[in-house]
Amino acid sequence: MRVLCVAEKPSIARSISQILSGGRVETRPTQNKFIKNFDFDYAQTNSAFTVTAVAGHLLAHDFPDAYKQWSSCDPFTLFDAPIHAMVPAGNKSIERNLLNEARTANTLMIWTDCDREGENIGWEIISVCRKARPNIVVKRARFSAIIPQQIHRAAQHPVELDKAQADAVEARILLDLRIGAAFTRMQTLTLQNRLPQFREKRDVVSYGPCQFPTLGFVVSRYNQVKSFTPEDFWYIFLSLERELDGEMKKVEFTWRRGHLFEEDVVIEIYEDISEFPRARVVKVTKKNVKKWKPLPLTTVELQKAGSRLLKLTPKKVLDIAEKLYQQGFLSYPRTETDQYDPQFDFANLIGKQTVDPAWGRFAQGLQEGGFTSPRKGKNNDKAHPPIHPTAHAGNLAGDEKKVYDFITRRFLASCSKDAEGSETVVEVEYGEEQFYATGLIVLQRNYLDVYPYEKWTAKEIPDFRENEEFEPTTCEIKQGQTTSPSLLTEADLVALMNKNGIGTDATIAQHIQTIIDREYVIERMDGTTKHLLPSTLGIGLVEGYNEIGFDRSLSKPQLRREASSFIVQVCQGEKSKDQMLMESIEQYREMYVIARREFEKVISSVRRYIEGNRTQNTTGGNGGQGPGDGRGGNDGRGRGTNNRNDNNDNAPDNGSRGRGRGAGRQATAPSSRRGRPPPGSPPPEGNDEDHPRNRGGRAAPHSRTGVAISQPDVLASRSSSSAQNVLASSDRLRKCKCGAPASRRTVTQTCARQGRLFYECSTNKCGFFEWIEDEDSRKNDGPSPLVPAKRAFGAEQPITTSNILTRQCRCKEDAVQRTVTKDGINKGRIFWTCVKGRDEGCGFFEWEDEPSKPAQPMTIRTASQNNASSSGRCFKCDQEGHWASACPTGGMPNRPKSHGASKSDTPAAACFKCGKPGHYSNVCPTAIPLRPDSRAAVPKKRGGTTSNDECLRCGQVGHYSSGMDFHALPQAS
DNA sequence: GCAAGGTC
Repeated sequence: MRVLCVAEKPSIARSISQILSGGRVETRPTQNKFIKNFDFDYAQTNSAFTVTAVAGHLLAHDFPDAYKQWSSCDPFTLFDAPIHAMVPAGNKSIERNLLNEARTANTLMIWTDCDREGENIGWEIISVCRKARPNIVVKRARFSAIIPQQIHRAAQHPVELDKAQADAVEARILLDLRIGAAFTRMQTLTLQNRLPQFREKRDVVSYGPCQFPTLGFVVSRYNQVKSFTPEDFWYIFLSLERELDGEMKKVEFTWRRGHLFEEDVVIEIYEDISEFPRARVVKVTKKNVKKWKPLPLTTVELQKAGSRLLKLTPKKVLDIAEKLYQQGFLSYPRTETDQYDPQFDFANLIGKQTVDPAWGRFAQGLQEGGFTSPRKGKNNDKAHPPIHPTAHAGNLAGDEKKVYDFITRRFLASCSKDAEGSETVVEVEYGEEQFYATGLIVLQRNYLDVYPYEKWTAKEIPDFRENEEFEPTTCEIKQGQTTSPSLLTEADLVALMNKNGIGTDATIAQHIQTIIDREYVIERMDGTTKHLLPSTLGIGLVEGYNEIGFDRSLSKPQLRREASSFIVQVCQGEKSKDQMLMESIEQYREMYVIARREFEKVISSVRRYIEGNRTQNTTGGNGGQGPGDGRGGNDGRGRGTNNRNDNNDNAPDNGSRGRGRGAGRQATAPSSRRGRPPPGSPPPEGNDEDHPRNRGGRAAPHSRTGVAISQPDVLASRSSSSAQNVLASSDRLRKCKCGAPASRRTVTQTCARQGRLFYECSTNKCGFFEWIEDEDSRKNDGPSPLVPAKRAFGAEQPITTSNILTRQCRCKEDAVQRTVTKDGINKGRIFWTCVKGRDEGCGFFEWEDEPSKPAQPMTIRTASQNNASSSGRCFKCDQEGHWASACPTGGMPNRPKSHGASKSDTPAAACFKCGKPGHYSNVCPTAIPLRPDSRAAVPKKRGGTTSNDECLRCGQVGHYSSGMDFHALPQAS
């Protein structure tokens, strides 16, 4: 019997021939220079084997000539035009070889990769071979690594090809072609027709169902960076010098509250604890801790690690892994699987690594009892195992060695044990405030010995006894500032695309390259890190389509996710290929009609960005200086500059940066508040009696001058927002109802108002509140330092607040954005909801990637109605009319708040703050109230700060607007 | 001149 085996690629044909023949193989050339035929007898099945290959897909799909010319038809007709499948010219030699070999074969055995595309390529091979021998018997060899055990098993136990998977891929091919061609031609031709820049350059302005969501991610992050406003915060820092092993060691204690955004509150707390001379050790805990070994390696993790640890681009890493796979050193490198099969042969593979000079001894250790089964991830593509070394490679160099080393070390690490350590936590009470310090001793490094990409640093801490008291060496207020998110890196984008199902392991890197090639996105080096930012064309397109307002946005991942889920349905036989195609084409056809009808919006958006750029360039825009030149102004509260190079500890002249609240007070910056300057600090200057260092003891409890402000050890924002740290002179005169200068603050919550500035009473007495509208729009004026020029059209284009779309809920408030975190088809999808939360709000709910609905009157909901929303959709079943908690399919019980709750959905689970069951952490009676209640936590003896004020966001009394928890929806973050 | 997915 003669068996013709056809692999997906020449390298696999060679490898399986070597394995099955035991090296006794004859090689014949074909007309294709890459493809060889390998002949040998396979005694195990008493057959004559010929092994050959194709090179990926054998067939190409295209429209007939009447539709190929762009001017020959309306692009709309491409939704219905015939599509031919043919062997393209470049593959004719491969086709001829298959026809020749099939004529004399009894059996055709398909050896393509075991995934959907492999099944489809298999059918392409069958369709060609049957032309030469219609009744040839067809079998499918199933394998997931090029190792003898698997290859022999596949050859001796072939299965049937999965037609449903091949059909699903066929549907995807046809759909992508129709959508891509129709939208690309329409938008390219229209833009060329209407805008001279496109007529001159004649570049294709392509649309693709993966390209546009990828671009959407870049634009979205860019807008987040652009609209970010840094916010100052303050915290109390405590330290103690104590002897450890004969040396003085500085123990730094962290404030349990973390940091607070209300400076006044921190000062009051600081002054309160100033009344106490000593701190007390409340508890000393020692426990064994583990640092978990890494999960088995997937393609996406490999690409991310390659970018972050090895400094190789995702595409480069994948190219190298592919080459090493073809050489037999690695398993298949394109896999989503992060769990091993229970029968996986670890011993054999570990044994192959014992010869390596770098990690051979570690591998031996695994053989001699150190082996522990790898952790089990949550993903399994059922086609391939996690990426692992299949042979030892001793002669690699350069980037290939870097990639091979990483994969092998990762594999050995995953077969080792978690690292083990002993952690000490010293909890301290100082006044009514709590602090803690931690120490760590690493007991067993285990996997860390072979995995240098992770660190676990020991931190020694001197002995402390419970109930002992000590006088802190330092107690001071330090200041920091929230930092902007970064623009996307390639690794970030890979992760986002993977999470949202855009592209495959093999194509994600290519899609990124495409939007760069199309000049929708520009790469920019920031030091050694490469960031991606949208071009003016990229932003113009995305925002233009957003203005059209589709049911499902073209630049969001939802559409592609749906397509993927349709493909899975076809694979599982739940839907036929034709049915899936019909439904999907109809959906896109409707979108096309809307896009064509309203394309004027895209044109004006693109024109606005591109020509706005040019205008700025020719009218002498300041070339990206940004609005932040006025650094060093005064905010009216005497805080002084915001220069983070200042450092009190090192600055002998402390007078330039103090708070200066008291009239004529010189600012102070001692590190100790009780006349106990830290070693090396300069002698006190001046004669200020209120200076705490000069009062020979403690600071006056109610004085606001004896406060040390250390400049931040938290880095500043990279964005151009320093202008908002500077007050215009008129701002200094703004007074609240009680006559005091008003404080200027910034909304920091992630909501539609994020970044907006407002005034409020600086003493929190009169409840004064006012938005700073003019300032808000002013800060967005002027050219941006971030928007790059596209195609030399000009310099940069400002982003205005009008570009950041917001929606209003039925209370006529700006709605807030949330993201679905629950697993399911909507995971990761963004929605708008009422700022007041589910229980108190109007029930407003809209998906971000769907158009805003006409305003509906707000209805007052009773408590019994609180689980339903007329416009919202349930997260669980996606039906309207009820929330997930009341879902008839099995909703979750209500939770008081979403944040900080334990993972369990029932209050029977332990609170994570106090460890007791019966309540969630956000209502924990024992835990220290964190930010939402920070003002209320201040002793009320001074009467200024209780939580009797109205919340800025919902108008209710009893909590502050800063408490996101009061407004959050369950299951979202 | 168009897509996404294979591979060379």
